[in-house]
Amino acid sequence: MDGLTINQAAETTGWSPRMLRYLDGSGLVSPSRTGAGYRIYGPGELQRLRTLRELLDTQGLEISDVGFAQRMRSEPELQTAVESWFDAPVAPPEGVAGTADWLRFEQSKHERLLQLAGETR
Amino acid sequence: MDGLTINQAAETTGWSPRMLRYLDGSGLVSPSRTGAGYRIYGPGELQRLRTLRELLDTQGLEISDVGFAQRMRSEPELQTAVESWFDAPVAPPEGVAGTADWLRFEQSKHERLLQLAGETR
DNA sequence: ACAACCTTACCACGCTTGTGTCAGGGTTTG
DNA sequence: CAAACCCTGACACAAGCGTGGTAAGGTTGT
Repeated sequence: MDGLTINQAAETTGWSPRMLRYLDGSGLVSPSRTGAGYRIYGPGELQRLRTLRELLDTQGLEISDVGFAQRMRSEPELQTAVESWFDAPVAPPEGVAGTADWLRFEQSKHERLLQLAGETR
Repeated sequence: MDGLTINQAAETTGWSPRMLRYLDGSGLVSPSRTGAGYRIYGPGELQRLRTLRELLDTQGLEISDVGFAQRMRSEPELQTAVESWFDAPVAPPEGVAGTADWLRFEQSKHERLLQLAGETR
């Protein structure tokens, strides 16, 4: 049973035990458990905890930001939905006549995209 | 001067004028301005506003999430910093002897990465 | 010139996030 | 077996977000 217990992990990473449980609950750093449910932090988790602190500080992020980034990587439909929003064209594409037509075009395109994303859930 | 004024844009998009100013301030949908400072919403902004509502609802996002996604696309060093955190290996790579050595290895690697990211700012 | 708009700057309020602490109860170890 | 740990769940509280409102003042159109 190599690995640190939660108070030991708190000691060496600088996080409080409370925050280690919070980070576990939010899915960012989830250590393995013993049969009795005790959290066991291995080298990988300890490293992620230390670098998480640096990531937040140097980039000015919130924990929830990293949680959202994790959602983006684990849910491809979320990623495509977000990217399709940013990549929506500002000028109408070829073959669409007036502004009103273009708006309808964009509207239906996004509805298709969003429906597609929703189906896989 | 084609484009809608803020109350007209609010009418057709379903956002309140208050929220349109908030979204402008948070950088998500920033319309152009007249000489006197009035916001003018063109077709592109109107489309982004309508699809933003759908994006938030269907994906269960917060406005700040989309703001963070925007930061990720506009700051490559932020993106690499976040990705390098997620991609940190859980097992030591070849050529590194024990756990202690590996921790030092990872530590210095991330310090290099973060410093690299900071330099470009 | 007057009504009907627009601007920024505030105050307020409910909800969420991040964080501490404490209680009640199970586990491990000297 | 008793001390020292661990667990979950709850209460608390500051700070921030999303949202509405309102006040003081500039712009526009008829």
